[in-house]
Amino acid sequence: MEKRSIETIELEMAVLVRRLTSLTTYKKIGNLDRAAYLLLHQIAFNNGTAGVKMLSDEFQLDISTVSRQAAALENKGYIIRVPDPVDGRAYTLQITELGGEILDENRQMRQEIMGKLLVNWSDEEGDSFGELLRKFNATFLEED
Amino acid sequence: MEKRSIETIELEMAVLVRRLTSLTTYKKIGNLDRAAYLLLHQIAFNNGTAGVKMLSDEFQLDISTVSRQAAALENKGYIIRVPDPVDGRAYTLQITELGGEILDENRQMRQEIMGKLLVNWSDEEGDSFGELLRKFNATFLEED
DNA sequence: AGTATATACTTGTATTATACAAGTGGAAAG
DNA sequence: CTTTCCACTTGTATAATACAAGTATATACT
Repeated sequence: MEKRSIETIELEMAVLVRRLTSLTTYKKIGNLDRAAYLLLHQIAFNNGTAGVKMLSDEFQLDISTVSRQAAALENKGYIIRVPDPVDGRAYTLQITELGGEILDENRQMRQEIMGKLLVNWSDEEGDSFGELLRKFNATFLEED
Repeated sequence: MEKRSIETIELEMAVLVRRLTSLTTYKKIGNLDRAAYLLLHQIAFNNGTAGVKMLSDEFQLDISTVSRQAAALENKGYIIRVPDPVDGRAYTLQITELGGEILDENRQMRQEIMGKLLVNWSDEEGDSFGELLRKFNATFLEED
């Protein structure tokens, strides 16, 4: 990789976080803020097999942070905590029907926003950008 | 742009913010946290022509937020506030020599981190990713 | 000219997402 | 059967943010 590319990526990443943060953090989209959205997505993705510990590992967040976020989701009725039958300390988090609806609704809203931003992009650019983002995110995981 | 690309980008963006936030927000790199780094960069970039208002517009942050961040930078001696000669309410923010050194030092550290993450990427991927990020960030600005 | 409104900035206060530390109760290992 | 480890919760502190109120200057409108 050329130095120039690294310079560009480094700077644009810093800018991007700023933009995305102001887009999604202090203005929650629908019923879910960014953290709750991601957590709910991941709980749905893992489909009842993930507990607080596993999710905090996946997101590289402190377990206490995820514990609180999960409690918030449970309060709203979007997930339930199911005691692990073999390990009395652990729970698995399962998305409820309501949680699934909320997640879909939110995902759709976010996709609409993204779609509007990308309205003038070509198919090739969009495809390429998506794949590179996916690869970049995957790269983080390898590092830890 | 195809629906599938939008779906991918939407999800990967959410994940990316999580990753970058945990990388840069609660663990400041060197002497500067992410907000301070970006602000200092932008002050250097605008080279003594930007005030708090202009910067808060550029970052889509509340003016009070930028005011505090600028005050923090000033306290550390990284910038100085120069009264605008024609408008008694306004200041322009100028980077000091020390500020410039700190910025360079920080930028280099960040580039090293980014370089390590991207170590296995090809020149083409890196180039393409950088350009797409730049384009994406530019897209945000058009929208406002 | 004088008053009303708008603007650039600062400061006060509240919220939110996070980390770290301490506590609880169960699991695993010696 | 005791010690250590682990999953999770709860207490507390911090940082970045927004919103609201305040100050001083600038601009616009009689």
